[in-house]
Amino acid sequence: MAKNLTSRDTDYSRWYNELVVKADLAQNSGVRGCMVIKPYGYGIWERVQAELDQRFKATGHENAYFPLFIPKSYFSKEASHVEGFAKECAVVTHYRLKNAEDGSGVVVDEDAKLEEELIVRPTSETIIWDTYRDWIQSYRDLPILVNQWANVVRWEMRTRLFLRTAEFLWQEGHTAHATKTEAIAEAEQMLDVYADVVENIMAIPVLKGTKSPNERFAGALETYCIEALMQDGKALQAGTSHFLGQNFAKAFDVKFQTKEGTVEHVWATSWGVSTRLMGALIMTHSDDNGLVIPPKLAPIQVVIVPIYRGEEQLEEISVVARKLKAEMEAKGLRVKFDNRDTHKPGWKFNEYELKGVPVRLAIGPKDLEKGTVEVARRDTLEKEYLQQEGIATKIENLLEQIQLNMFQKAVDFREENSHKADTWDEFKALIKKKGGFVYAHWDGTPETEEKIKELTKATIRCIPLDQKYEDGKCILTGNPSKGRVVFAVAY
RNA sequence: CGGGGUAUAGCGCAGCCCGGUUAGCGCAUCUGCUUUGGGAGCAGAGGGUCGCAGGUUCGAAUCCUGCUACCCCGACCA
Repeated sequence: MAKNLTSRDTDYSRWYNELVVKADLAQNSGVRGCMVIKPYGYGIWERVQAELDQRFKATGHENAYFPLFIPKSYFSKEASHVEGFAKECAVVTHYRLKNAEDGSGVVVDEDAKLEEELIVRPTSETIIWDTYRDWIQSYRDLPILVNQWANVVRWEMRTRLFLRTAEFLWQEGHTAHATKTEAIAEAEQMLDVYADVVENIMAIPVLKGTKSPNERFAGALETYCIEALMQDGKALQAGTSHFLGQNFAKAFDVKFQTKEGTVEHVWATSWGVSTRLMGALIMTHSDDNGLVIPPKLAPIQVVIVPIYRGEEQLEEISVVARKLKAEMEAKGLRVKFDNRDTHKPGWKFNEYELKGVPVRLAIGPKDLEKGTVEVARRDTLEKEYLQQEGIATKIENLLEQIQLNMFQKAVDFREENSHKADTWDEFKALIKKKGGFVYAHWDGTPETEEKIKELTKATIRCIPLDQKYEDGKCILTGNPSKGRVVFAVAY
């Protein structure tokens, strides 16, 4: 059978994996660590893309595309950057195959060895900065505000659908500026763009903050991040924006002449979010019946299921269904009328619940008589009968309510699972028993952070941007601290 | 890369220990009839190089050797 999902209480991890597959979002492929994103899952990703892309454009960015392959030598130029990715790179060494002499199949032609190996991009800073050198001579060429939608490859040891795959889809913005101030403002602006989409479209509340040096992006001077809390008490990094200083400009010799005639290195940022957001979506909202998608994100916002006996009755119901569909579509709602005769209503109810469609309308013979329609909302699973008259406006309002309710529910969950710890014992107990975000004092040293990670698996998720000054003592060493940082066990 | 496991129909599994006709079961699929307000019922049907390569044997899914792939637990990580 296996028609029902494993419950979250039984095995959260298993629930997640089953949900991804059964809701038709993605599946494992024949390629190690790489997933197939199915049309329904890709449809949700496309909506995330559209919301982000629109905001990128609105803040003055343009899309471009850079190569998938990067010559190995490029990675030698920025030491700390290569150190961050060296252990997880796929390397292309040959360019030709041939038939094996013993007929056993296709083998690599050893004669076709590349002079210089190519790295499948784990991120594109190096190739982009090598290109920017050609684009930038004068202060008049700045700023450069470019984004690319692409796939990248990081050869992870252990993978999970959406959360960590060897190949994943993302966008990476790479900007070049004349001043440090401007670059920092850019990095902060893009963090706000991410927070806007994640909170207001995906209904996932996030903490904005900066990373501790240990968790900082390889090659960055400052890493800004948004951190979300999942239902199982673990944190998920939902997006990052980096202030890169002049590191890449220096490594790739990107200079410009200022108005005053001096020559200076440019200032850089990079920022990205990935298909990992799909994982955040699932683990923030979904329940034991399946996915729950916030209305602003849902590819299908309203599904209409007819309940009928015989073709004649289906025809009568279809007339009403099409009319209601047209009324809702006129208001810009995304509506599907599922008149397939191959599945029964009960089957469809379960199907759309599993797929997280926010609102379901059912129309049957009783509704024809009374001029009503059964309205079921996915977030609360509540059902009620409403008059068909003026349904479009009612549903439009309901969708807004669902959007707000889902966000509020997630905020409440996060608040319930955010705690302060003032002693080491308290800290250990919180991390171990409840998980969630733990606000605690830290002496600011990488060594202490490392030690805490060893002892509890918890890491500093971020130093909140709205951190309040508060004298305290480091949870582990007792050394002085002037504010609390956020700890959690992370995905 | 260390530890553990698995590989048999589209999916999930049994059979293997103790070799023996035609390799089974559930779900899914197809056909027919009855059904349709929460994953329908009955009857029938199709679907397999038992991961790959060797070996032992009269005979191998089953025993032996080698290989490959995948999964889980660690270390690593958006």
